[in-house]
Amino acid sequence: MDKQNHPQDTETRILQAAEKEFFEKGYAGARTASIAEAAGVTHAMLHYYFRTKDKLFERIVSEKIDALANIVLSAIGDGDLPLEDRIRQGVERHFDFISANRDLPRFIVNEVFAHPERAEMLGNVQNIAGSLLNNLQHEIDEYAAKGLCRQADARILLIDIVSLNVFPFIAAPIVKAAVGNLYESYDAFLEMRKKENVETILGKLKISRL
Amino acid sequence: MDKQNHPQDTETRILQAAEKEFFEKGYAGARTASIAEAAGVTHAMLHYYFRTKDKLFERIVSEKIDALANIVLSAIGDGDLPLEDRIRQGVERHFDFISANRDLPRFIVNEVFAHPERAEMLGNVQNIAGSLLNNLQHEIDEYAAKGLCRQADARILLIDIVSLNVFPFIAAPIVKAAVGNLYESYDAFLEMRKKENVETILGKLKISRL
DNA sequence: TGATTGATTAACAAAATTGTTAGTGCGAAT
DNA sequence: ATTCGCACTAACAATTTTGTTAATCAATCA
Repeated sequence: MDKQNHPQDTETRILQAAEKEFFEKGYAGARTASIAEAAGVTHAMLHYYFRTKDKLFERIVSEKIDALANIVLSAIGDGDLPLEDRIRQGVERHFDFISANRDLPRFIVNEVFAHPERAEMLGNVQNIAGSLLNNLQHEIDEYAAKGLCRQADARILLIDIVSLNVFPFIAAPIVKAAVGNLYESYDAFLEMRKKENVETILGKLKISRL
Repeated sequence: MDKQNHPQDTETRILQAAEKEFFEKGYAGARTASIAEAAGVTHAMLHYYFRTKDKLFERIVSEKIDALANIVLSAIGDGDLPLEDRIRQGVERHFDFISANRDLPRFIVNEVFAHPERAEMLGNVQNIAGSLLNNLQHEIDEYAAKGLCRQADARILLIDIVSLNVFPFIAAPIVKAAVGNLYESYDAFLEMRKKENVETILGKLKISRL
């Protein structure tokens, strides 16, 4: 019908194309021309809406950092489940979030390496994580006092969780090549991995019993 | 003394500068001019010795893939130690290797993402890893049959090891910001981490006992 | 209607980056 | 000593990539 005047449309199309391009190729590898082409607009439009490649990039970055704060919040989990269930739920939610944003970890890691000052932008995220850790630590302490689980440092546990969950995504092509045909699909492998990681974490907490 | 004729010298200086630049910024982010400057030569020399940025890059890549094959070999570990010790040794060697090549994991991950066909270049590495896994699996099977350890899939164990060991390096600036002042230095944290990872892996294998 | 506004385009300009070339100087071999 | 080859430089050329501008087009509104 109308040949133009889809302002919202083109802007979001550019944003979507840009997210894809930046995620896949990083800031340096991304080309504004490719982004424009993928969005189906002339590359002048990209400058019209976002002025520079840099500003467009910043826009994507801040959006994604917000998204990150959410998963951390959601990992706090439902009110007063028993410890084991909350951990199970937290690990699975974290895994699922990454699974739904597979390029995000690599992107964050690379961009924080490229601009270490951006580690501070994650400060907000880390504050949330901090109170989450406090809660968790208290709970572990209680359980341990009652002899219901092993004593453990919640921060270490968190690093274990993130390490285990992030790796199959951040190193996807390599792991894919390595596991090869052992699973009917990479997603099947990931499903296995999610369960395995939950068990690994719970295993670290479990009291050895007869 | 002599103003020129340091052919070996300049070539290796370019290689060293290139490795650093490529590792830090990736292929796309690296600038041949920066490499030349860091090496203390005119950027024409870079083309003189390596013709193109691409060829220089390939050179670095293949060198590093060789280095990688070695660590995998060395992870096979000393002949006939008991299972626990071999695993301990394998995990620690892997950790130490990454520690001595801190940018390597990020580099490999990024470049394999950028050129998935390069996953095949790792085929060699994976063959070696394959036979290592076979050995390990047999040993685990024997131990498990005797009730000396839990039954486990060696491949899963390997993924656990790599996940846990790689993360504190690939996400260094983030983890650094997160652990903050809890450790006197990041290296102290890493030392703790190495031990913890060994225990985590051994813990997965351990028979729960009274 | 006709003036205004915002979206859009094509062509262009500027900057950055890679790659080349012609020539210089030094040392070694004949 | 002259020639030859190699390392090297400086200037330049080519290409790629980002950013700009002037003109167009369609819708809206006065």
